[in-house]
Amino acid sequence: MLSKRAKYAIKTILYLYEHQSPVPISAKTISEKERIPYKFLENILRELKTHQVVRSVRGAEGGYTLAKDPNEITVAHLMRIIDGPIALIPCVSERYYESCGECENEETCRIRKLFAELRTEMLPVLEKSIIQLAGL
Amino acid sequence: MLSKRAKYAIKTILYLYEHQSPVPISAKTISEKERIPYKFLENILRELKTHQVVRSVRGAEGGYTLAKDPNEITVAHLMRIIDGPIALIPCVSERYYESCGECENEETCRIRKLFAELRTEMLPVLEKSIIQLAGL
DNA sequence: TCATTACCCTATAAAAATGATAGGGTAATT
DNA sequence: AATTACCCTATCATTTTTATAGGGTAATGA
Repeated sequence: MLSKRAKYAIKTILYLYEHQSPVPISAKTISEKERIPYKFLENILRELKTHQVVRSVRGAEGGYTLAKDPNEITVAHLMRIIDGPIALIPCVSERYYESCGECENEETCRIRKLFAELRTEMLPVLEKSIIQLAGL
Repeated sequence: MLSKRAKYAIKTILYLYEHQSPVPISAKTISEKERIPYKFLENILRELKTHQVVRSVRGAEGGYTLAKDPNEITVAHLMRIIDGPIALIPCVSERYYESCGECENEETCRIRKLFAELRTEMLPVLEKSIIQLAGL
């Protein structure tokens, strides 16, 4: 399941993309418009900033803007930052690999093969950029 | 993420499929061979029995057998029984639909569209039967 | 400068989900 | 009748999820 955090992150980035302007957008505005608990959102925004998805400007009239070309911000990227692996079992994750510690031979594990295939099918869908998402 | 319960269920069904015989297989045997905590397995087997995936025979020499044609037992089926929806957000689930209670219009929600598409891509992979899984 | 607005950071906590464990009851076979 | 195995309910420890609280820091505009 997609966590609420990740969903909020996607909504936030979508909001920033669709309200681009020279003036940054405040967390308060996003919180109200997207109905995301303010303090929770702050936390998500910090994580997005750490991963250089957004940029922040302090002070009155401060707020957030996208930190990179929206073509380069994908849903998969956001999910990985917030929730971790896309794959449904850790032993087929590229970036968050962990052994499941159960099967004797990972190379021949059939459950692993199935979920590797699943991941392969999932990725192209989730690698849509925020622009593509906005266009749906 | 796939729960351990669901993974155990898949392993159990795979084991039953690959050790088919007139004699049923005991929970104890499955527990030992697949290294699944016995009482946890009992619980999973009960759920599988309720959903008529396995059949049980009581008494000494009792145990479990598949309750239906292995062609008809799919991984998706097992996941739905044990974990619930395949979809990553409940509002695009066919069998476990729930409103997310957030978006104003489900028909136009773009996050929903994306995850509906994701589900569409995931299903064919997960609808492989236990026979196909065994053949991987 | 000072009040305001907004970002930054740490800690805490309620609620739900996950992964079991315990203990005894019931049924069927040898 | 003893054994073996399935059936059922309750409990529980851990982790994850979803926040909330409270205060600190920085920058803008009047």
